[in-house]
Amino acid sequence: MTMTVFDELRERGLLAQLTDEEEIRELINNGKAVFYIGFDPTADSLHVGHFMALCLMKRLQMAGNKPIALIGGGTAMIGDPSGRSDLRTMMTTEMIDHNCECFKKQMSRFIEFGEGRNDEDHSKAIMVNNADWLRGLNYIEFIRDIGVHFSVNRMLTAECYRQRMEKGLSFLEFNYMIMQSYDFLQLYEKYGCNMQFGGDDQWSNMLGGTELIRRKLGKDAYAMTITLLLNSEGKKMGKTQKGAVWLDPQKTSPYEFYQYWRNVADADVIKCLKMLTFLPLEQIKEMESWEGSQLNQAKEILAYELTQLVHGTEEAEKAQESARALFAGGGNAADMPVCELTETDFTDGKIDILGVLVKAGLTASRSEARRAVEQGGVTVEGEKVTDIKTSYEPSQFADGIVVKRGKKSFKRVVLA
RNA sequence: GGGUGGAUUCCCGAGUGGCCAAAGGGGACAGACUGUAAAUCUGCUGCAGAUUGCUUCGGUGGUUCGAAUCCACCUCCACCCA
Repeated sequence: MTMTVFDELRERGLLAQLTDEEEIRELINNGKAVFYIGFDPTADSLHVGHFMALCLMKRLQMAGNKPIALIGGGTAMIGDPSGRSDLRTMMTTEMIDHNCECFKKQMSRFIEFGEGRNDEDHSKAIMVNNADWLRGLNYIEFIRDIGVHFSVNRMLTAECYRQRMEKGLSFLEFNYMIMQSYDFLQLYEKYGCNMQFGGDDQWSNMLGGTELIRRKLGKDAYAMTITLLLNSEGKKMGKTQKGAVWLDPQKTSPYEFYQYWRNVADADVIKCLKMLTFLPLEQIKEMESWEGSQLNQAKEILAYELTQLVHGTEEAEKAQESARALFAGGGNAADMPVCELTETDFTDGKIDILGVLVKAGLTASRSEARRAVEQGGVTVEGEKVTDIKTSYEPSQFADGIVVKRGKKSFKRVVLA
């Protein structure tokens, strides 16, 4: 007997909190749910966190449920205080609208969207933007109509606001919950949307919606949160020093993306496989028994699977090839990230090693490059560079040379 | 509106006239050990033409031979009172 969607979600450890387990199980297992997930366009690309939500949409869509992707062109004007210790920087309308467009494009690659008519195939997804109903709101009307249903006392007890009681919370942000609740109400009325999913940090905002629907319409709606993807140290995954791991190949190259997953800690591999990939659970269960260095294989699988999902098979192959070429030896170097030098990069027909490192983006400054060399972290064509004055002539780059900084960063440098 | 305390480098946080590119911790990076993991140890962490020079301590102006430190005004934040 095959597993139901609900059981699969549970097995994968995706479920966090539910308003009514029985009812939700019933609805989604039978394809009766019309559910929405909100995405606030706070950047011009989706990231790993969004990816999890998109996967959830896909899983539920495959089970016959109708997904609504809500782009928060309106809510982004306010900024969700949940899980943040400080005020977000306010974004201009232009930025938000630009981001909305970027989101739309990226989402279409993962989910199949229809036209949004009520008569079409039930499971076709629709995409809406809450800017359409939020930006034109009339303040007085809105607070009379919707605001009455919210108790400030009660809102203040919500976890997301409590955390902010010490650091400070502006009235602007305080309204976020009401906006999100209003979204749910709108979607309920427009599309019969009876369920909302989101990250676990959204729980209080989501409850606000179900309560609003009950008070306003006397109807039941449900909410369910998915577990936030945390690593074994309790930090959100999908973040690096440089920022988020983006789905946009311009912002995070497929190779970097691959490497991020290739490098996850032992303790996190299985969890990631379960939560992020579509690999059958049986297969993942098998990997659970792997130990020690064998887990390395699991990481390779994880990295490959995810890169394939996000960037396609071709890019995944390439990333894997380059990684193997670099770390295990063998393989070819053709797909390595490349940096092109032009004549202007040479002075007196030479460029020194520090210049190469900076030019290739392997270090941020010449000072940093200097340190890297001094500490023995720089390798050119497999040879350790020890002298910071080492320099190169254009002809040496004719066939391209591989410059490595540390164990994991490298570039093939060629002459343009 | 009144009062008090704040704003320091990626983050937390010391520094209250020269000894300050600024303690300490965290993180990041590099090295050793490994399995592209974790833990541990070491180094390193503003920029550069590099035993020296330049830019930095919320903003602007001022005092001084010399200011992160003192003064004035401004911006932002927290707390208390209304």
